[in-house]
Amino acid sequence: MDSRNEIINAACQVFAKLGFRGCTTRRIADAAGVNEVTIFRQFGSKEALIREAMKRTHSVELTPLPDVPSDPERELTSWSESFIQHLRLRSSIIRKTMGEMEERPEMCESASYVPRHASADLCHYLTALKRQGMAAEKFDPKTAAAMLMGAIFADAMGRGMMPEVYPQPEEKAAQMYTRLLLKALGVENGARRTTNKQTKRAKQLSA
Amino acid sequence: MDSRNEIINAACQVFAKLGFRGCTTRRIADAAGVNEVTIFRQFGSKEALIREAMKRTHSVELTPLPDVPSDPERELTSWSESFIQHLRLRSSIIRKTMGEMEERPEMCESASYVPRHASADLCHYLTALKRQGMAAEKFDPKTAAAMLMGAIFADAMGRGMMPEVYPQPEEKAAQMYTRLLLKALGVENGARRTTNKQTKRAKQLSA
DNA sequence: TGTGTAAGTAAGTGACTGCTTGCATTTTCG
DNA sequence: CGAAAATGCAAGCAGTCACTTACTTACACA
Repeated sequence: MDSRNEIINAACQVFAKLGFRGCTTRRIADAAGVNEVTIFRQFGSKEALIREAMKRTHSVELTPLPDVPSDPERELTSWSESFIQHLRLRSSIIRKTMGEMEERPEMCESASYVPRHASADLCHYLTALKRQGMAAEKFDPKTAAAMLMGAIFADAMGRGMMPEVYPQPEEKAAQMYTRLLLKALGVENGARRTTNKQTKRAKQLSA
Repeated sequence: MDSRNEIINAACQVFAKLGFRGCTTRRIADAAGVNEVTIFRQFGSKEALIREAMKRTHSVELTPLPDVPSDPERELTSWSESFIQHLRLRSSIIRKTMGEMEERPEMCESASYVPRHASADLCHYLTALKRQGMAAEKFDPKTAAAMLMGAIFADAMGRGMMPEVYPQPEEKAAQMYTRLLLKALGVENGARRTTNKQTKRAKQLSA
């Protein structure tokens, strides 16, 4: 059963480089150090193999956001960082999968698992922020979530192609997007300015 | 010379559906209502045809932003709307092109023409906003530009796959992202609150 | 020692790929 | 009209694709 794993890993690598049409069973077999027939004996068809390989790469758990926000900047920044890291590690596969959306919608189904849940988690957190009075500005949680996730997604997908378009340094990007979003929501920087009106009101409400 | 145009248009359509590997010369010929040999007589090779087709689809001029901002919300919103519309019309082709980045970097070169210039224009505009004192908050123009463009890009690419993740209605999305960004920058909504401190200072500085 | 299972090897299937050739037909234009 | 250019048509080329078949080898366990 070791060859099965080797094959799946190889399939992921070759798919990330060449997409569905490009990852031929011969190339996968070579990359796995395995005979081509073994692939068909183990998985039946190329499609079944790729389906299994995609299931594996896309089933990941994200850093959770707390149900009750306490330090929004810290909590959101670390969430953003784990999200951008997740996307960067898989940027090749994600680009390929998105490119083959129309042709192979089932594959997209599994690929959209992570962003769907990330969006729901983030929306939930932002709504809690609002409810607790920690945000001075009115805002639509879904729009705010889409904005942060969109910025992170575009950075992870596009920086390799156009590095001059994205903020420097790369490792701080998630933090910078997060801070900008918090400003838009009117969320104070917890650590520093604690004498502010909104923050006082927030503390009253959350207490 | 009419067939040349038909072929290029057909190539764009087939490429948008199936990517480089999937858009065979036979399929393109069928879509163009033309004999396959005509393609080779006109363009020499499939690669040359696709190169020409990509050149055509990606050479577009964007709605310009004024050099001197006067009504940021109006100006930025209409820019965002034209940008998101541009991306939506080409979302299939863009997804395919991005998926084939590693394999065909020259194609990405031409595809990145529009976003590169959009980013430069937007940065320039945001810097002018700042210089004129129209923004109450400190911010990095490149981060802000990447955030707005990223949100718009992700919306244009992903809404078809996960509509529930993005704000409703679709036609207002660009406006909503733009407003959220302006809040982050501390840019007042010109039409309404004009009695505010920052706005007064902004007017003094810009005068 | 014998048996079952997973793997390798070699060959081949029909369908499709980009691209070419030779020749007949249509269109264009002086 | 008549020559030249552009197109269509039919066939074929060598290569690749996913997948199959028939047979051999290697190892596990009883």
